[in-house]
Amino acid sequence: MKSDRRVRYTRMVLKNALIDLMYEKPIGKITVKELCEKADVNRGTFYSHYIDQFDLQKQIFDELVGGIDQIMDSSYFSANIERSGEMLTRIYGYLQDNKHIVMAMLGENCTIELQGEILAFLKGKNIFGSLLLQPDIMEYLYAFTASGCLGVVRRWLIDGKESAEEIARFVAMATTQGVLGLARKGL
Amino acid sequence: MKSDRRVRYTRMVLKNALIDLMYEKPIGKITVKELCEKADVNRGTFYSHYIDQFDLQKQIFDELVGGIDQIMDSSYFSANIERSGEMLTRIYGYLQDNKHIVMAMLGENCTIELQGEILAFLKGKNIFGSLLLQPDIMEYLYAFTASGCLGVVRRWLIDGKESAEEIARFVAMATTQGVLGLARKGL
DNA sequence: ATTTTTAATTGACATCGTGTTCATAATATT
DNA sequence: AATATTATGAACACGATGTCAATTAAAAAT
Repeated sequence: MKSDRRVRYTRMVLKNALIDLMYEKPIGKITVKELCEKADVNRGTFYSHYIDQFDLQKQIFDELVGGIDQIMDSSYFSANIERSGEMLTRIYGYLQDNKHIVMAMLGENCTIELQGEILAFLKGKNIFGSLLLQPDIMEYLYAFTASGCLGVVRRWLIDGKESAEEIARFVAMATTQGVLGLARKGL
Repeated sequence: MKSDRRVRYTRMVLKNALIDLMYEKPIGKITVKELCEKADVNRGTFYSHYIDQFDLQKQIFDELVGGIDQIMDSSYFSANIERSGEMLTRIYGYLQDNKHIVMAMLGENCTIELQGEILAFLKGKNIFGSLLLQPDIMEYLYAFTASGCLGVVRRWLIDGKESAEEIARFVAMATTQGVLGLARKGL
């Protein structure tokens, strides 16, 4: 049962308005009032959909993560790191397609909370499961890699000319071989 | 000319109060009112020292970065990555010593803005200057490494048993040799 | 096309945090 | 002890908040 057209419209304009505002200032400095004025939606209407700005932000974020989730579920994924290159490319492509939202979410004014969710998400996918590492080391590896990948995304989406595939290759190389691997390839 | 004892006291309790509150909620949800109540300082006094919560947060952060800056300046630092292990250890030790502040700053509720500052800081230090990489790749490398290192710090300070030296070794290995290097060592 | 149902708007409301000010009290400095 | 500086307490106007009931608008159902 799909929701009312009006509901979808209201939610859409509110989401767009928040994303735009997130480019200007941190979420905590955004008021519900200005958000509604920008979206041309009554303030009372906002409160019938969301608790506050943070609630709306979280919903936008969850949709984004949901998209990545779908890719990871649908894409063939072997325990072998080399073979997950295709999936990486698809993920980065997805992020590129949703550049406007991603930049708002990972931009200067965003919360690291979101980063924590992505980390948990990757751990849940067990992407390093095939490696025989100590549990502690595994923890740090996930932390290092998840944060590192997000750092690259952030930099890339600002003005990066590279294709999703190139970025995926860089990330794969940096993760598996490190700086020395990059230097070896003479990039 | 050192400042008045009262001034130092006021600033100290306000800083402590904010750090404590940052464990509970994002900076944007913290009000000046509750901050002052927690610190038992008059609200008017707060405004004679800081503009708002964000201003106070930034000052705490800047002090932290200042400490890292001192270490990087005082410590011998060669262009050779392997030789910077000692400096890395000292930095991680410093972060460990200031665990309470660092965790507040890098915790779930912190702003990525701070992460951006650390990235800029590392780039300014030109730590990968000796590597012959394309400028674009260099950008991504800094982004990847800075974010990755911070991710490790975040994970480590929660409940990590490792010493600063061990963490420094892990980061150095992950950065220079990647996952394969870690697996090779059988960690 | 008309009825029915659902959602959005309008205007109002008490409440709360904000940022500032001023007289007063407390505490450094000299 | 006298002076200068800082913190306090109380009050203020202002703006954002969250909620509400009556009304209008628009969708879905018949």
